[in-house]
Amino acid sequence: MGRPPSAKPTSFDIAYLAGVSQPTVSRALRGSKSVSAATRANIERIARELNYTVDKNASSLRSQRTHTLALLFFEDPTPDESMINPFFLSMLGSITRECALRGYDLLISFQQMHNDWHVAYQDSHRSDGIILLGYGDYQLYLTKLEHLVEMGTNFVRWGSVSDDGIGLTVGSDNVGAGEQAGAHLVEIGRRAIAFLGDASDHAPEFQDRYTGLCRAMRAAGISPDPALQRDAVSSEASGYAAAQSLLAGRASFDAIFAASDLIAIGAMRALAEAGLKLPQDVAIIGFDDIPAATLTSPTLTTVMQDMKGAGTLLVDALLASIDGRPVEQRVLPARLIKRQSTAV
Amino acid sequence: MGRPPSAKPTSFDIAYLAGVSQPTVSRALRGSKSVSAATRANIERIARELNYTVDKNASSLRSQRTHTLALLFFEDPTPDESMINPFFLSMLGSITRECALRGYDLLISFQQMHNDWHVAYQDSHRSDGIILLGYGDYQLYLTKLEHLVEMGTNFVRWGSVSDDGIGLTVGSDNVGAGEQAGAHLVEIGRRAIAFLGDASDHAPEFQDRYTGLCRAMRAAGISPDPALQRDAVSSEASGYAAAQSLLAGRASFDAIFAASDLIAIGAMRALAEAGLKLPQDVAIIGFDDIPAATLTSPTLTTVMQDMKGAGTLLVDALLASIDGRPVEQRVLPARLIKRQSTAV
DNA sequence: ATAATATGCGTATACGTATACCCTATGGTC
DNA sequence: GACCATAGGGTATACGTATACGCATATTAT
Repeated sequence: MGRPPSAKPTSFDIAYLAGVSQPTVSRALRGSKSVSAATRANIERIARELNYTVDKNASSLRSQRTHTLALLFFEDPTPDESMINPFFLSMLGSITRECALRGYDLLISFQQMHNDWHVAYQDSHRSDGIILLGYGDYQLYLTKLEHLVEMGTNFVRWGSVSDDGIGLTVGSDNVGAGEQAGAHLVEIGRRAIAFLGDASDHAPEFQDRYTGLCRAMRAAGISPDPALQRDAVSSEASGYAAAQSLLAGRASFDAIFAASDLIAIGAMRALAEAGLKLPQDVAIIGFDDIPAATLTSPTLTTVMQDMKGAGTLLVDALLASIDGRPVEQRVLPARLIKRQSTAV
Repeated sequence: MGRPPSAKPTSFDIAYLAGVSQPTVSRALRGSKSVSAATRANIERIARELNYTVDKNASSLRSQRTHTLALLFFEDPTPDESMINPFFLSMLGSITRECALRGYDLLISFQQMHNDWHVAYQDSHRSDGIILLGYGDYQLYLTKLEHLVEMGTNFVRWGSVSDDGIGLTVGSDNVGAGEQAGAHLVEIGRRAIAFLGDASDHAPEFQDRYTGLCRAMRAAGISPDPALQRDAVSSEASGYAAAQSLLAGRASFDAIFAASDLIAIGAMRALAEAGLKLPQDVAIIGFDDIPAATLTSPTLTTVMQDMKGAGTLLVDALLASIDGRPVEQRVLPARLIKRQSTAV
């Protein structure tokens, strides 16, 4: 049981000083109940004095648990590679916070993963599980998700809940949010409501928002006009183009519900350039409540998602899945933030 | 040399199939030149067929190199914990990209670290080095930096280059950028130029920008008026307050140079509420070129920093330091982006 | 031809921790 | 007082890789 203290302290050094064996040190520090209170206290004291920290690699190697999660972004490739959807960024904060709270480290990557990103983080024992974020081309990565399931990888993703049943999903109540937006527009007297955002199953979340809008319109006795829907991905440029296309169309409209704030902001620019007055001529609602939504003129009415709750729920669900605990799909409520763009 | 293939393949499995010893597999996959081309090719083929990946923990434990960097944020605590300075976020993209390119993983944390964050990532062998980002209270963490140096921890930080000589710093040419901004304001005929941003040594970057502004003014024969400087931290609220204080002061001004875009945006709101016309009554320049700078009205003239270069340089410098290669402090050029807020 | 190198690879072992298993002393049970 | 359970902690070993060393065989120098 010899061996004097050396450079970076190990559990052996502590054991030596405490007059016990190395395994006892390990047990004491990990809270095993087969160590007496006195011994534990002594070991903890020495550990503190030596500034001892458990070697993450050795610990992970032995226990096969890394206490690390990986966060992967799937985004449409943007011209500027360093651009990240502001919406996801605000989620980042709550995820890191939640991980820290649970004693987990967080690995992060924005890379457009090649074919075997699934291998990269789980098989090589870098992380215990994966969080997937992204608006990216949805169909394209479904097969990869299936692969993940097949390999027994633990993962959760943010998106449209219960869309395909692959793995675990956490998301906002997009349909409900769409209904709120639609109801508000109807309430302020709008009847020809356009929707900007992909309504196909390539973007389930956008589709859900459109579904909610339509539901609200029908509840008010309005029948949604398909001619007033335009595809758009979540970017200002795409919103600008979609709004121009709408303006060029024959169908008139007095309101727009955009599937994201970036789309809305692009659309507002197109409308302003066309000489339309907001919100008098066209009321507009966005989605996400990004910081810029308060800077536009008029300020943008939008749907705020519960970012803090999202981070918590994602990490929560993933850890449950890792620990083999049962876990239910959960949907987060969203809230309509009324600003000038719908104030008439 | 026995042992048949098992569940998750290890280097032993490959060795068994290739008819060589485990160390040879390790050597082959790591590119050692003491393995024949034929043997190497065979081993690589088998590894591919088995979907083999090196176990990160075992590898790190043995080699004492994690091939992982840690990114830590120091921010002023904000009411909303999940808010992150948009400026740093745009750097995040280029850092992750650079890490991936070099084969490094990236650990991330936004936590207001307690007293011993320095220990947390290096001593426990989670990462080979640390990248520090933040506008936070500068003096407050100087002692911690010294501690890092003392412990032999590898780290780089973003900030004002050559301010204190502690560790390695990468940053923009803040003085030069301040000069550009000042020169531009002088060029459009402004002479009473106010500065919003802490000019003390609590915020060396802001101080540098102020220094540059003063230098440009003096070059034009204008003597900077200390009464036109107001402290502000990088937030909209702080900028708003600073501008109000300025308006309440007796000294008149026809231009503002704000130390960050968030400050500028807050100031613009205060000016607009005071009934001033931008840029006719007051021209304004920000710093950072955050996305919102194009959304304000008028759109905001600002200084764009080289984010991509920043990420590359930070990672570059850190890796050099880790590898014991010599590394020089480097400064990145910044560029003035002229928009409506200075268009007269 | 013989000694000196180099090439290619096997043997042994270390990295630091966590856990299965075993042993000893104590206390309680009848 | 023999018997068994329990607490407390030691012994041995595994996790999967990387590297120091040694030992053949092949190559070159002399």
